Amino acid sequence: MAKSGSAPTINDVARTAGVSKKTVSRVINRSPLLKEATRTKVEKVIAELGYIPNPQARALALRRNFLIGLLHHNPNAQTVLNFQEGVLDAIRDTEFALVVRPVDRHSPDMLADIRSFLELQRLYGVLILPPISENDELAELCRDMGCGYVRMGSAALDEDEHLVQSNDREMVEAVVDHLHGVGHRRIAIIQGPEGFRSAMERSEGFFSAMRQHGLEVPADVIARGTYRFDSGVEAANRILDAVPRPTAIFASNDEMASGAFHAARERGIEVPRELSIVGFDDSPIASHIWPPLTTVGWPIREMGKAAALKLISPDHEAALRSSFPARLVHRESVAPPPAER
Amino acid sequence: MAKSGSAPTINDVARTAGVSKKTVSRVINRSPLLKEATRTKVEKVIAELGYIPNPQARALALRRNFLIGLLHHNPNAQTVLNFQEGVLDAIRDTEFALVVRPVDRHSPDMLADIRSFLELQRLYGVLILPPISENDELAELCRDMGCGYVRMGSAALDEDEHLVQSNDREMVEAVVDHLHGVGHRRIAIIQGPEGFRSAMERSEGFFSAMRQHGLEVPADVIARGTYRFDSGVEAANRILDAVPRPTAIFASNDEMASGAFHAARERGIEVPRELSIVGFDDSPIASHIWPPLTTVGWPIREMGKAAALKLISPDHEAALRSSFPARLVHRESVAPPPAER
DNA sequence: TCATAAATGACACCGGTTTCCAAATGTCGA
DNA sequence: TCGACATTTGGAAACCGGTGTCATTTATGA
Repeated sequence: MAKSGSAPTINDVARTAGVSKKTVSRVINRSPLLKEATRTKVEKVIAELGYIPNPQARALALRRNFLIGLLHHNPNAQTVLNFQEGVLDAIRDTEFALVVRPVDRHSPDMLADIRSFLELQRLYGVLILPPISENDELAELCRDMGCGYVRMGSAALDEDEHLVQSNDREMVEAVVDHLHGVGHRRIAIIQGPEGFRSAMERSEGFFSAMRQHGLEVPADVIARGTYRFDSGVEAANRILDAVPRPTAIFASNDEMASGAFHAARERGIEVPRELSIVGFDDSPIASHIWPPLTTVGWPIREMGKAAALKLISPDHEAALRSSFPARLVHRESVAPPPAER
Repeated sequence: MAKSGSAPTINDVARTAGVSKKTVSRVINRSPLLKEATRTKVEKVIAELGYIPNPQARALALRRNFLIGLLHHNPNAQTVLNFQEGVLDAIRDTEFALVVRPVDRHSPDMLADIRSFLELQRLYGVLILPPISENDELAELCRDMGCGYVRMGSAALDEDEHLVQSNDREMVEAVVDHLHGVGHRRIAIIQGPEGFRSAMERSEGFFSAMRQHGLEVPADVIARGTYRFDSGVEAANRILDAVPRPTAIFASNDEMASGAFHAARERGIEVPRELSIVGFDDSPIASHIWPPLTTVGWPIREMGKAAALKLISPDHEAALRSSFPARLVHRESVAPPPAER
C-alpha cells in the first residue's frame, strides 16, 4: 500500500489494479494497444487513489520536461502578462507549467543563452513573443534541438502549426480608412523600428491604404520610432513641424501614440480637435491617457491559449486556429479635421 | 568519454577527474568532508566540461525540483514583470528556472489550487507578490509542505528570511511632507481597497503625517478605491465635490492617480495649477500621462533578485537584505496651491 | 489445431543521490 | 617506528518513479 501521507505511485496503482506498472504507464500514455476492460479498470483505480504521475520522473525517463517556456523581450508588460494568462488557461489542470525567460535581444549571446537554457531544462516547447519571434535562427535552433515551438507574429513567419498571428496589416488599413472616412487627408505615420517584421507590416498596411485612397505621404510626415514613449515624442515633433501640418497621426504602437499626445500638448495643439491620433495594441495606457486613445486591439489572451494548445495538444480543436483578428477600438482621440481656410 | 553532442554526465566528470561519481556528487552538493584539493580538482573539470547536473534527475532523486514559483494576482503588469526580471538576474547561470502562476485571489479554491500545484511540481520554493503575499494561510501552507517561500510585502508580515519589504509608510509620510512644504493644507486621499495591508499602511502613513502637521482630514476628502483606474475616477469625483475643494490628492497607486487626473480634466480643473496629484508605484503610466506624475518608486527588480536569492542561497550577502527603501520621484503633477482669496 | 495478432509483463534504464561499508591516507602519541 | 584513530575517498547496490525494449502470454481467425 501507499504509505499514507505520501502521494500514490505507479506501483501502488499497479498493485491495487492487479496489473503491471507498465500497463498503468500505457493507460497514462493512451497507448492504443490496450483492452478496453483493462483501461477502464486501471482508470478507476487511478481515480480512486487520486494518482497523478510524477512529472519529474517522467521528465527523466522521457528526457523531456513538462515545462513550456516563454521567451520574450518585454515589448509591453501588459501584453506579456495577458499572454501568460492565456497560456495558463490552456495548461491549468494539466501537468504542464509555464517557465518564463526574458532575454536580451540585443545581446550577441542571445542564441547561445537560449540554447543552454533549452539544453538544461529540456523544455517541452517554447512560445516566442515578438519581436524575437521574428528571429528565424531561433526557430531553427528549436527545430535542431527537438524542442517544440510556437511563434507569435504578425506575418506568415512559419507554418500554421508553429504560428499564432494577427492581421496587423489589414487593421492598419482599417485605421486609415476610418481616418479618411472622417475627413482626414494629410495623415502622418510614426513607424516602428527598422528590422521588425511587425513594424514593417504596419507600415506597409499604412502606405498601401493611403495609395488606395489616392493620398500622398510626403517624406516629412514619415518618422520612425523605437516603440518607446520618448521616441514617439521625438517623431511627433518632427512630424508636427511639417508644413502644411498633418491633421492625423497613426503611431505603430500605443506608447509612441502616447508620446505623440505629449508632443502635441507641449505645442498647445489640442487632441482631437486639431489633431487626431491613433495607436496600436490597445495597451492599458490607451484608456488611461487623455483623451482616451483610439487604437487597434488584439485578443492576446486567446492567442496565448491557442499557442500553448498548439504545443501540448496539437489536435485540440482550438489549437488548429492560427489567425486571430484584431479590432478597431474607437475612443476619443479621433475627430474630423479642423476646417481648412 | 561523453559522446559529442550530448551533455556531459556526472560519470564523464568522474572519469575525467579520476574520482568516483560519488565524490563528484559530494562536490556538487557541497559536502563538508572533502579535501580542498579534491574539491578544486573536480571543480576545474566541471568547469572545463561545462557540466551542469541534470535538474530532472536531481529533482527525482531529491524529491524537490529546481523550480521557483511566482504566485501573483497581477496588481500591476509592470511590477510583476520587473520582479520577474529581478528573479532572473538571480537565477541566471544556475540550474533554477522560474515558473509563473497567476492565481485568482477571489476564488474560494485558491489555496487548494496552489496546494495541488505545489504537490505536483514539488517546487523548490515560491515567491509571493502582494496582495496575496498578505495571506497568512498561504504562508502556512508553504511551511506545511516544506516548500520555501519569500513574501514581498510592505509590512512586517514574517521573519526576515521570508520577507522582502519596502518602506511604504515612511514614503507616504514623505509625500505629505512634500505637499505640506509646497504649501498645501487641504490634502485628500484615495485609499486602496480594504483588507490589504499595503493599502492600510499607506493610509496610516498619510493620516499620521497629517496629524503631525496638525492638519485636519475631513471625511469628504477621504475616498476608497480598488487600485484600478475607474475607481480612481470615481473616488476623485467624490473628493472634488468637497467644499472647500482640496488642493492636493494623494492616490495610493498610480492607476488611481491617473483616474484622478481624468476626473479633474473632465471638470476642467487644471493639474497641477489648480490641483496637485501624487501617486504611488512609479509604474510606466506615471511618466506617460500628462503632466507626468510625481510618485513614489521602489526598486522592484532588486527586490525580485533579493527574494530569489533568499530562496536559493540564503547565505549570499545580498540575500540578507530585507528592506528596500523607496524614493520620491519628482515630476510635474505637484505645484503650490492656488492663492486663496 | 496452429499460425498470427493483440495484450501484458519482466527488466534494464534515464542520471542523479543515498546507504553502508571498506579501503586508503594522514595524524599523532607512545 | 609503530599502532590507533580520524579523515577522505571509493565501490556496489538500491532507489527516486516513471518509460523503452523485447519476450511472453492470451485471444482470434482460418
